[in-house]
Amino acid sequence: MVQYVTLPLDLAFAALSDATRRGIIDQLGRGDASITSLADKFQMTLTGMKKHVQVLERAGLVVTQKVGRVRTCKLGKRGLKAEAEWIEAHRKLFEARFEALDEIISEMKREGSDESAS
Amino acid sequence: MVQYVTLPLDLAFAALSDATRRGIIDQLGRGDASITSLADKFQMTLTGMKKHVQVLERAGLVVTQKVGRVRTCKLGKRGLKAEAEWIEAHRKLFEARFEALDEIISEMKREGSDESAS
DNA sequence: TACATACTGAACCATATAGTTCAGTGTCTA
DNA sequence: TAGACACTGAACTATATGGTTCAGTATGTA
Repeated sequence: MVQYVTLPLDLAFAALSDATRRGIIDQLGRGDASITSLADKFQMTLTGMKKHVQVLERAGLVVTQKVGRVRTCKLGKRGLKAEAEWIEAHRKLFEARFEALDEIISEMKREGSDESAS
Repeated sequence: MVQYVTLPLDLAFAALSDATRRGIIDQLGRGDASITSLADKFQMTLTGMKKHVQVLERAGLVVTQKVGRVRTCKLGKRGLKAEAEWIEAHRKLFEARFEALDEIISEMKREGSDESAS
């Protein structure tokens, strides 16, 4: 039995799993932006954009600050360090597995045998 | 207007957003495994585990092969390259933003001003 | 003061996730 | 051949996501 409970990674990866949100990060990398300007750029209602920003904020990837009537969004200081580390560590696992040559053999065997992928 | 449509990244990040699934990848890094053995290790029904494996499979992170009555799961050849690249590229964006010193200033200003994070 | 702007919140919708149970089907093995 | 084993699929539950509309509230501006 193994127990995995890594909430911060959950939130960050979930935030990154949406193309619009990845686009928002992209955009904020080119400069801070208001909710309205983001909503325009991604052709979405204000409310819809606000939700995306909230998801990014919960994940710590974006921070926002309201001045007057404008809420400005910027990239969070948290960054993507933890995610990069997880990915890099596991990328090694993947590669290690493929250096085992039985992999290549079973790969060849798999061509034209069964496969009943639901 | 910006259009982002990156399905493979969507699927992979979504697959990685669940701690159990990250655990499965972890586990498969230590050796191939059947659905049953994974279900045991993560204290979950067979059906539940099958669903997780399907999510990983759709994302290309895991491949499975049924031999006799046993379906064996292993890490997919696809790996985490695309995800690593996205993360690394954007990590730079985050860091670049923080080298701008107005960042530090506004960071200081933010302490004890508004904040109405819904 | 009146109007426009920028956001906020509630409510709703369709679909997906994460999990379950239960009832199979197909494959070993004694 | 009879059981047991490993998976599969359908159905159901509760909750989350990604989006909308509509009705506010607060702020800036003419």
